[in-house]
Amino acid sequence: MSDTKIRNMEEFAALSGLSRPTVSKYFNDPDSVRRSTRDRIEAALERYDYRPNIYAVNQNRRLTKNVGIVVPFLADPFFAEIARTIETLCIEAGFRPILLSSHGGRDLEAENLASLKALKPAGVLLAPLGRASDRAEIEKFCEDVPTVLFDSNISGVGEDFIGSDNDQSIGMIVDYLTRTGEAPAFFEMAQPVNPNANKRRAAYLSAMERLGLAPDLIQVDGEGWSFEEIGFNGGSRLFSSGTSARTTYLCSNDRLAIGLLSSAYEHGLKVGHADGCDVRIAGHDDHPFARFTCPSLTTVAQDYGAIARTSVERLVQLVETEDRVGRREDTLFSGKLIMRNSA
Amino acid sequence: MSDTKIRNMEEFAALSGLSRPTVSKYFNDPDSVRRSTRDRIEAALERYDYRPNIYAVNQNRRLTKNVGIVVPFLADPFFAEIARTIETLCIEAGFRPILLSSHGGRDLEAENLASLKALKPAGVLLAPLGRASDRAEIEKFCEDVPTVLFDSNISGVGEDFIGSDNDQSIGMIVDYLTRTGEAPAFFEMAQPVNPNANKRRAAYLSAMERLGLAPDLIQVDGEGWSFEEIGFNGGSRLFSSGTSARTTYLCSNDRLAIGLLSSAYEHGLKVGHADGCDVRIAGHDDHPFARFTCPSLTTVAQDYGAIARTSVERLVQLVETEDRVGRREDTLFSGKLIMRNSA
DNA sequence: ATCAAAACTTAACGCGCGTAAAAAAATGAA
DNA sequence: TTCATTTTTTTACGCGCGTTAAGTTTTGAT
Repeated sequence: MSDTKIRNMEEFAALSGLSRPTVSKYFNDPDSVRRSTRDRIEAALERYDYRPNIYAVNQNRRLTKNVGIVVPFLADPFFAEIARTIETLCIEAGFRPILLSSHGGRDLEAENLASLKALKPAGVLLAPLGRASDRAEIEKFCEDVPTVLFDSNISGVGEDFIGSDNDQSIGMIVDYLTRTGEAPAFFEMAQPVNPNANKRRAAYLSAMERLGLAPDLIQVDGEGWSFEEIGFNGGSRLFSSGTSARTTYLCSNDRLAIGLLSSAYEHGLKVGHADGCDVRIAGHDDHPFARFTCPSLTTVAQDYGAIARTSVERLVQLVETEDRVGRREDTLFSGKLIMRNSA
Repeated sequence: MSDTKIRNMEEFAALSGLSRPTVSKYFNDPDSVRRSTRDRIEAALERYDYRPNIYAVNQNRRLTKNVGIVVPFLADPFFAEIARTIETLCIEAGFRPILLSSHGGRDLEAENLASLKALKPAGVLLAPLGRASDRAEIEKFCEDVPTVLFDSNISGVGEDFIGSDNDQSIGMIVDYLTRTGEAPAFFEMAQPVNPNANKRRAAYLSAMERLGLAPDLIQVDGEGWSFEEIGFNGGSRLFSSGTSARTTYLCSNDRLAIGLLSSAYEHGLKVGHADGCDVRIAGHDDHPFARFTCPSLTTVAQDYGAIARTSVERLVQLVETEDRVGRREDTLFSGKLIMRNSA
């Protein structure tokens, strides 16, 4: 590697013994030049480290190779994991992912979209905040930028939605819990931030109705994204009031379940499906750490991989065909029951 | 908000009734124009939604307002949390943070640095992979871009390093454990990915020596960043062999401890400092979920806030003074003992 | 009203690259 | 070797903005 500093494509082209337009052509599509030419350029690339100035490159392009990925809360391992998968898939598809987290805040979500727009991305994968989102703002954004929503749906917004089939997954785990013991109470936040929570509550209610059982909603207070803490506090109030006759809790998500487990532990309740246990606790999502709770958490696995893959596929399709008239389509993946020890 | 589409600064300037250079001046520093001028521009900004084309803006600048943040593994809640804090601080300092994760991979770390360089960032905050890092690559990068290392040190690389004082924190928790029960064995990965792990082992050894106790290293197998799983598997081997006379485990980090806790639970061992408990388990880091393990995890809290704040401060200082001759300085923050129920 | 300082306008160049058109060169099949 | 085809070169413009220099207007203290 020579340490000659190269200022621009002109210089690099000269060092490769080619003209600038040819080199420019190469960078836009390496296969668009003759094999021998390509080899010469790539040989030069090994000797001198040169990259086209992205700012100059993107200045004229109507669209770039950037793809925005916006998640509501990156410190949530669920989103960290799915973002990681999506990032990798985007790179494989030849795009440059730009990962942004809204950190649970409405303003930051809007700001993220605004700064993304300034980057002229080819498309955006957006997991919106949900209830806290500025719907009008997002709607306007989606008019300008091809956007695929994932995880959390906002009806009518974006080109497509990819997520989990909460009806199926909640129905399934309610069935499982009911067949193996007492019917579950549904443990959730009173004012959930995420539309999935509402879907799951509805799914719980209809599952219970289908089974001819009386639903039992436990709605705990709490704001924000500290779900473990909210679950813990809710559990504490629940368990210390003493007189709860319930034995089975289905939590709206794993993080609440982790908090509830922790609270049960502190109250000396033995959690599990085995004989001699006091309560059963189940979650939803198959959070990365759900395997390692005490006891390990029975839950429903969302199909991270399929959601990520399909979201990226849809977006790539959208970008490549530039066809934005297609009807909006919801794709929902089924969850898988993960039977562990907590229920 | 009018919906006239504005193509460039020329148009926007015309609509504001000003000349382009004045408007340009405003965007570089709103205070550099007369108050009345500023008001006119800001009034126009409210009516027409215009942002200078970032690509054109950055094309000529030698440096941009971008700041890179590179973490080794974003799906680790520790890094997610610290990245979140740093991001916010960067925005407050007037920079545009660009968050990248190396996803545990050497090649991706190098690629992240390379694409950052192409963005001509004002500076970079880098938490390197550690053992897996390509030292030469990082060194070269740091020559070109002002870089502050955090969390994980590579001696001599970067302008500064900000992290935790492992000697202090490990010394403290060894003291605590020794005073309240049996001296701890040190539970770690045989080939840790992170240089902190080596520092912590050394700190453990010297603490034990200081106390006149025989050290006891438990080094479990495992590759990669699935620490919970590695801790779990290591624990399983440990506990099922049956004959361990140890009662106290100090884990190299909380994620290993979470795995070990889980394994202890499955082996029917009661964990805690109370009477009747079989083993004590302590961690290090105060992982966001350490409060919610069963039992809650006794650990050492790293000063996330101070590390994030100081890292950003240093970088801003570096960027603003453009003074890159200063001697490299290590800043280490003390940990705080968090006494919970596991030890 | 006067006048120097401050702020603005006008005009123009440059940044690094995409891209288009016309001319020149290389290629490969007959 | 010939000639049509493909590829490359040459030349030149444009993108949106930073920036500079010279000229003009505004400002606010006197």
